[in-house]
Amino acid sequence: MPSPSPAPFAGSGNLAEQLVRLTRRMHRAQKRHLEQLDIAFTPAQSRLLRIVDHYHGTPPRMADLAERLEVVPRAVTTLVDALEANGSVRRVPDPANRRVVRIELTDTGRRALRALRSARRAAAEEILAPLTAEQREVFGDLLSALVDGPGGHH
Amino acid sequence: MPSPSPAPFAGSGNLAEQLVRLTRRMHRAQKRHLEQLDIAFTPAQSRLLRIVDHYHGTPPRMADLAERLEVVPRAVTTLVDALEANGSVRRVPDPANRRVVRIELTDTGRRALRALRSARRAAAEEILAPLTAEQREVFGDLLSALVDGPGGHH
DNA sequence: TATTGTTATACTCTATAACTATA
DNA sequence: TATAGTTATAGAGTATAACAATA
Repeated sequence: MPSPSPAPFAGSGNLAEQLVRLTRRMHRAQKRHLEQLDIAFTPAQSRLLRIVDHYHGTPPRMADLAERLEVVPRAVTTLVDALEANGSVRRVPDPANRRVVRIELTDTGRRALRALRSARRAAAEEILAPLTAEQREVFGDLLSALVDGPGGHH
Repeated sequence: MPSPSPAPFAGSGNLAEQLVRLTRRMHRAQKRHLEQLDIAFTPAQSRLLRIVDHYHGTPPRMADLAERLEVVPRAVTTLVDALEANGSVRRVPDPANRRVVRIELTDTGRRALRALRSARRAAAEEILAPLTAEQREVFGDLLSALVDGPGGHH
């Protein structure tokens, strides 16, 4: 057993705490930058919009979005309602299966995505400020390994 | 410029997304482990309890807890209400300044903390499973640098 | 009968604003 | 007047359960 384990607060005892704090700061920073651009999307709406944008092939179904967001289908309805109300996306019935609804980006949505991206980048820059370029790269790689790792695909 | 930067999704464009997903997974894992121990604390209640436990000197005031949690004072009232209702914590008026309320841990609260710690550790173990021991250490160090860095003390 | 998305409902977390009781 | 905590209210995010339409 080589583990010295010195600090009482060290190790993973903190993981949840640190993740919560970082996530909240990131959201606050994004909100601040979005306000400067005079647009208002909530973090969950931003995530959904981005997923729609990066989706390959035919536009995603509600169920696809639920899976990508890692939320229950009901949660997607609320988000799409709001995004459809402000004109960022469009619900398109699938002729091949009349139960499914596909979510398409509108031109308005595409414009919003550009603003969202710039706010996201500015916020990330703030959050990552304490790290050097090499540290950021390492951090990003580890984060990706965690997110895409076991448990990442349900 | 040696950076190949191949993937369109690489870099920090993802930071918020990854943090949100990791945080949610961590919370779900903690909830699962807590249920096995037949106790139910919400993530925010757990955080508060832990802060009270690790507080140095006299027990923290509500305002101290708000600062540590990085939330507005109003949010602390709700959390302390719930923790006081289940007997984990006690509101103690400060005789030196009758406006301030200090929050003390009860024996029940100390028992709960032990269960919370074990659930937290088990959850962290799950989340960090994709990483080697060395990677976990690096990740923890970078996370700490970010959380304790600029902006970390308001 | 199984699947897709919805309506109805509820809970957690947190914010802003106004108020109370101190100091 | 300034400070500490509260009551009142609201909105974001998400869950469970029951249901309608369709397959």
